[in-house]
Amino acid sequence: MYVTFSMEQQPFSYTPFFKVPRKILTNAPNIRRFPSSANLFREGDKAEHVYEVKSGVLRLARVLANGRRQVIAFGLPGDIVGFPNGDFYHTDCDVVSSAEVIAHRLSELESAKGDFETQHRLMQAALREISSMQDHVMMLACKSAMEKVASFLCVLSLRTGTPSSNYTDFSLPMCRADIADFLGLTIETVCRMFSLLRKEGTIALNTPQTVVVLDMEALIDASQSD
Amino acid sequence: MYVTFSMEQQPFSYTPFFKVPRKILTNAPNIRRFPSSANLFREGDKAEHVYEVKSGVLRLARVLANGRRQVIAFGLPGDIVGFPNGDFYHTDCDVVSSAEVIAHRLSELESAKGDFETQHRLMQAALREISSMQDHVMMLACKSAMEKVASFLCVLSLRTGTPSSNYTDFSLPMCRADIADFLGLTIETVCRMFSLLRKEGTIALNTPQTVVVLDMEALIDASQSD
DNA sequence: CGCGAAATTGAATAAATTCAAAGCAGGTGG
DNA sequence: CCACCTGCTTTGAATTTATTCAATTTCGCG
Repeated sequence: MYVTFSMEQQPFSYTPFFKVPRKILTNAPNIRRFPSSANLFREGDKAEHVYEVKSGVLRLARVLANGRRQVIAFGLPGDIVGFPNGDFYHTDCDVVSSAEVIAHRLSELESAKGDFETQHRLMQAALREISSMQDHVMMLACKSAMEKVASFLCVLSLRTGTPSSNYTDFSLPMCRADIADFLGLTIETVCRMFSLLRKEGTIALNTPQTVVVLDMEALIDASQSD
Repeated sequence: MYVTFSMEQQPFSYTPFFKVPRKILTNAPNIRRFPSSANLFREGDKAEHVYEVKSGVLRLARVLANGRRQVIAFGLPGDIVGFPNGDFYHTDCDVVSSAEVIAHRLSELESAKGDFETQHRLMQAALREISSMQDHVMMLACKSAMEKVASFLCVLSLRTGTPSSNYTDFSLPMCRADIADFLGLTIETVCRMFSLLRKEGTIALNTPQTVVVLDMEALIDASQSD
């Protein structure tokens, strides 16, 4: 599924800050289960696998020495995480909401020289990842706090929401701090934007982790021009 | 050459927002020359080539409908630009300072199925690009205006500067607007940071496009904690 | 019910932007 | 050769935006 991140913008859609679900490998799956808060790998670990998310949500993050943290991406079902830099991972990867992943050994991928199909799929996944990171850059640098939060809700809604006739609802498995660190904002600012959207009747929160999109059009508008 | 983007941070260095010079292809080069302001491709164009920068400077940018522009990266010698998303480029690519590039046909790369070495190098380049984009995300979201500008100067100095005994000087081929759009700042803010660094004696500007780093240590400090 | 963690709200502050104006350099034509 | 124009850069003052600090509320859970 493709989502127009800034809908009015281009004659063609492009992937937003989440990657496009697609399988990269067809061979024997090595499915692993991780509970909430589990760690898949840390920055600096030797990269052994790339992971394909089947269910649940992962969080890719990096921490600077001064304590500031940046959430690079959330890994939703269909996403591939764990692209190495050289031989090492360059982010931490933790479980936000208990997840099933398929672990693909990098050594196998590298040695699968006869398997052009696999090579090609992995390359396509890497290219999507580049695109996804560029979209994230666009958002961080070009959007206001409200636009960031609205964009975030838009994408989550489209990727994980269950649409009903008049509304779409979905859960926010990550805490406000994770959202803030993903969007380059503070917790308080994220909260304020949620509150504004609620007051405008664009969304409702059943619990702090359960969003109901009451007016998708308004949400899309808010994601583009405040 | 590896550069520690936030030097104190990790037990290992990682690539900053510029990619690491390395050759991806050994076969027959198709060298092209482009003058300043020339356009290599635009967002939405069908992707035909990836380009390896041999000399000069390229600018990768994307424009939102509201006119806001984001410079995604500068392509310096050694960098590879033009990674497609699907069949299309997802940024504009223009020449900042007249450049020589090697154009590699994507179709050749894809069909070069026997050439594992080439496949592998292209994948490594894509992985470095992912890493580079993540570094850019870190900078945009976690750094202050001064830290951004100082980081930018640090990297340019290390990648393109000519070191003397007491100082390093280098040229800034891109205009202030390009720097501002790269760092997610305004032109005025970039100028002010330059002025501050000058007043502190950290740098000097012979012309607005010629930087002399007088105190590299101070510049590194400024890139990390203001 | 009550505790601790997370989320929300409010007021003061800090940071960067916006708007406005002035300086500077390169190029053109008188 | 100089004056002038244009585009880029720099500086200043006012404004806006998001942050920080502080207090309060709500939620999840035993």
